[in-house]
Amino acid sequence: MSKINENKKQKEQTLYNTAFKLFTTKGVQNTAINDIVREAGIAKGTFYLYFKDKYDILDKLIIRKTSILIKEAVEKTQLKTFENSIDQLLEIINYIVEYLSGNKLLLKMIYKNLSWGIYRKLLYDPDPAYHNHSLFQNFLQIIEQENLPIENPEITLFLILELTGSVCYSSIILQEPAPIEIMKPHLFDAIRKLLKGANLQEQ
Amino acid sequence: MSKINENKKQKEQTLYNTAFKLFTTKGVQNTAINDIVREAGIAKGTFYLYFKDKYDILDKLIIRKTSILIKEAVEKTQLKTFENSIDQLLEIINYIVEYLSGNKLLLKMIYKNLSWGIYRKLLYDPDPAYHNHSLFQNFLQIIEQENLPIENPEITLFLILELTGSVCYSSIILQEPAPIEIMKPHLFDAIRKLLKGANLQEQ
Amino acid sequence: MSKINENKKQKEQTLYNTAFKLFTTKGVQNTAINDIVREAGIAKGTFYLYFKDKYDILDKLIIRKTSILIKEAVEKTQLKTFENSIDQLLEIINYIVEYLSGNKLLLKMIYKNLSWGIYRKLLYDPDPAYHNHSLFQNFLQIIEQENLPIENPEITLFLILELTGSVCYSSIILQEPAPIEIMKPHLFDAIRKLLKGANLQEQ
Amino acid sequence: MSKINENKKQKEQTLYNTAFKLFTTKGVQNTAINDIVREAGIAKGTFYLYFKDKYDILDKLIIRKTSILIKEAVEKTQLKTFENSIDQLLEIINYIVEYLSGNKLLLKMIYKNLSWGIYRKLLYDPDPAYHNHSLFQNFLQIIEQENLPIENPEITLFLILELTGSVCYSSIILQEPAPIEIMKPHLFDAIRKLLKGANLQEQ
DNA sequence: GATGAATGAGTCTTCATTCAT
DNA sequence: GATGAATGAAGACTCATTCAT
Repeated sequence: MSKINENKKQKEQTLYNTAFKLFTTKGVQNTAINDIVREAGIAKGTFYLYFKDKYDILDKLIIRKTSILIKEAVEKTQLKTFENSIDQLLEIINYIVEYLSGNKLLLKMIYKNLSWGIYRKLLYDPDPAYHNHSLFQNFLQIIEQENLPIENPEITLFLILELTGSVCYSSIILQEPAPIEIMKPHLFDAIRKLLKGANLQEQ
Repeated sequence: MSKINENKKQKEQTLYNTAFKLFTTKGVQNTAINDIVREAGIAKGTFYLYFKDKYDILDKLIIRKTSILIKEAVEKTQLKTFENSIDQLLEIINYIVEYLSGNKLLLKMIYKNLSWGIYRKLLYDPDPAYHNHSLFQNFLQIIEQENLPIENPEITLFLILELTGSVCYSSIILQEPAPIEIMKPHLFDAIRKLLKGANLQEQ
Repeated sequence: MSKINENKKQKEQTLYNTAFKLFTTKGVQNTAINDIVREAGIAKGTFYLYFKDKYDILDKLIIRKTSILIKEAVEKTQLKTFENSIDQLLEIINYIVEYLSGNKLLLKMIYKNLSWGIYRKLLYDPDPAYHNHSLFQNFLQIIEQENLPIENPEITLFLILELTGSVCYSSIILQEPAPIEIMKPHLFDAIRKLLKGANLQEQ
Repeated sequence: MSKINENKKQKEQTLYNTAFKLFTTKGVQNTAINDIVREAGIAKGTFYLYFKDKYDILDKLIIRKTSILIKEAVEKTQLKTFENSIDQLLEIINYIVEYLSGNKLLLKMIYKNLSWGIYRKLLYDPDPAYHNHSLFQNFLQIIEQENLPIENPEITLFLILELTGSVCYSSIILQEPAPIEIMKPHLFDAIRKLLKGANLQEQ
C-alpha cells in the first residue's frame, strides 16, 4: 500500500522533472506530451492519470518552482539583519532577481506562462501549502515598522511586483533596455520611490 | 497597373481586417490561416503572397494598431493645454489606457504577443513609417521643461511603460487586483513618483 | 500481448503490401502517403508509427524484395550441378534476370530508387538479417575453384553487377538497345570476359 | 526584329543558366520553377513561353551539356596521335571521366535524370544538331581499323557506355566501391576485355 | 510578347486523446 | 492501475498553371 503510493509519487515526480527539463530547454510550445513520457520512460496513458493536459502540469510546475523560490528568498533574508525594513524587502527582491539571473530558462518558462490566477494564489492565498502568504505578511510588517504612509498595501505590493517582473524579463532575457546589472539600481530606486507613500490629491 | 496595385492593397487590407477580427475574437492560438482565408474569401496561396506565416501578419498587425494608437494619443493631447508637462504625459497615458479599456480584445492581442523587438521599434525607431519616435521625443521635452532631475530618460520611460502595460493588462483584462478605474489613480501616482528624479546614491 | 504484437505485424505488413502495390503501379513519385493509408484502410497517423516517411518505407521495401530475390537465386541454383563454377554464377545471374523480366514493375521500383548505401548493405553487409553476404562469398569460392587470376574480387563483382543492372533496366524496361532475350547472350559473354582475369600492366 | 529575336535568345539562355545553377546546387527535386524565374529575374509566365515544365528544361539542359562534352572529348582527342585505335577510344572515355570528376554536380544532374530516350538521341541520332553521331561513327572506324572481331558494334558500345556511366556515378559521387582514381584502371581493363571480340558459342 | 497576381488542390506532419488489454 | 497502439482531425505550406492586363 505504502509502496504503491511511493511508486505513484515517484512517477509523478519523474513526470515533473522531465517536463521541467523539456519546457525549459525546448520551450513549452515545442514540447509534446509524447516527448515528456518518452523521455520519462512512462506510458502515455499514465500521464493522463496525473495531469489533465500539458498546461495542467505546466501550471503546477510554475506554482512549485515559484513557491520554493519565494520561500527561500524570505527565509534566507530573515537570517540577516538590516538597518531598516525597506532594505530587507529589497534584499528579498534582490535574492529573487539574482536567482532568476542564474536561471534564465526558469524565468522564461515562468514569465511566458504565468497567469494571474496562479500569481494571486501564490502571493495572497492563505493556503499554507504554498508557504508564500508570508511575502505579503512581510510586506505589511515592513509598512508598520517603517511607518510608511501607504494607504493600500496590496496595490503597492502589486505595483512593485509587476514592475520587478517586467524588468527582470526584459533585462535578463532580452537585455533590453540594458542588462540586469545595470537595471537593478534603477529598479531598486524606483521601488524606493513607490514606497515613499501615496499622496494622491496633493501631487 | 494602377488597378492591379489597388486590388493588391485591397486584398492585403482584407487579410489584415479578417485576421484582426479572428485574432481578437477567437484568439491567436485558435485561429488557423485556413480560417482567415476562408473568412476573407481569398485563396490560401494568396495569404502566403503577403505574409510569411500567422505570426508575420500578427506582428505587422500589432505594429499597425499600436502605431496608430500612440500617434492618436500624442496628437489628441497636443490640442489641449496643460498646467505642466507632467500632466501632459499623464494625459497621453490616460488616453491610451482609456482606449485600451474600451478595446479589451485589442489589448489582449497586443499584450499577449508583443515582443520586445517590436516594442523597441515602435518607441525608439526613428523610421518615420512608425510615426512614434515622437513619444520618446515628447518625453525628453517634458524632462527638459520641468527640469526633472532624471539622469537616464530612456530607462525611466521604460520603467513607466512597463508598469503601465502590466497594470493595464492585469486590471483591464483580469480585474486584478482591482478594475482599472480604481487602479488608475494609483498608477498615475506611481508614475509621478518615478518622475521625481533618481537619487541612487543618497537614498 | 501476443495478440497486440500480431496485430502490429499485420498492420505493418498491410502497409508494406499496399505501398508496394501503389509504388509499382502508380510510381513512387505519384504515390502519396494519403493514398497508401486510404488503400490500406489504416489511419494516417499509424503510418508514421512505423515509418519515417515515404522514402523510409520505400527503402525498406527495396531491401526486403531484393533480399528475398538474391536469397532465392542463390538457393535455387545450389540445387543444380554445373560443369564449372562460372556457369553457376551465370545461372544465379540468369535467375535474377529472368525474375526481373517477369516483374518489370519491381525492377523499375528498385532500379529507379536504389541507392548505393542500400546496395552495399545488401551485398556485403555481414548482418545475417539480410541473408545475402552469400552472394559475395559465393563469388569468392568461384574464383578459387576456377583458379581465376582475379586480383580484386570485390571490384570485379562490382563491375559485373553494375553492368548487369544497367543492361537489365535498359533492355527489360525500355527495350533498348534490344529486348532482354537478345541482350542476354551478349551480357553473359561480357561477364565471361570480365572474369578472364585482369592484366592491367601488360595490356 | 533581329533585336527582338536576340532578346528572346538572351532570355532563354538566362533561364538555361539559372536552371542549371539551381539544379546542380539545390538539386532538381528541390528547385521550383518559381526559384528559377526569381533568380533569373524573368516573369513566371515567360518561363512557359519557352518550356513545357521543369522536366522539359531539364532534358534540354542535359542534352546541351552532354552534347558539348562528347563533342569536346572527340575533338580534343583527334588532335593527338595514338599507337592504336583502342587507345584512342580509351582516351575519349578518359577525357569524359576526367571532366565529370571535376564537375560532380553536372554528373549528378545528368545521371540522376538521364532517360534512355535522350541517351539514344545523343549517341545515335544522326541529327547534326547534336553533333554526336560521331561517337558511334568513331567507334565503327576503330573496329574496322583494329580489325576487331565484333559482330554487333552497337551492343558492344552500349555495354561499354553503360559500364562507364555506372562506374563513374558510383566512384565519383559515392566513392563506392573506391574513388575513381583507383577504379579507372579497372574500368579501362574491363573495356579492353569487352573489345576483345565476342565468342558467344565457344566460351 | 511579357507579366506576375491569384489560385486551390495536394501533400506532409503533428499530437491530444482514447480504450482494449 | 498501467500500458501504448491507434486514431484522424487539424494545420502548415507548396507550387504548377492560368489569365487579365
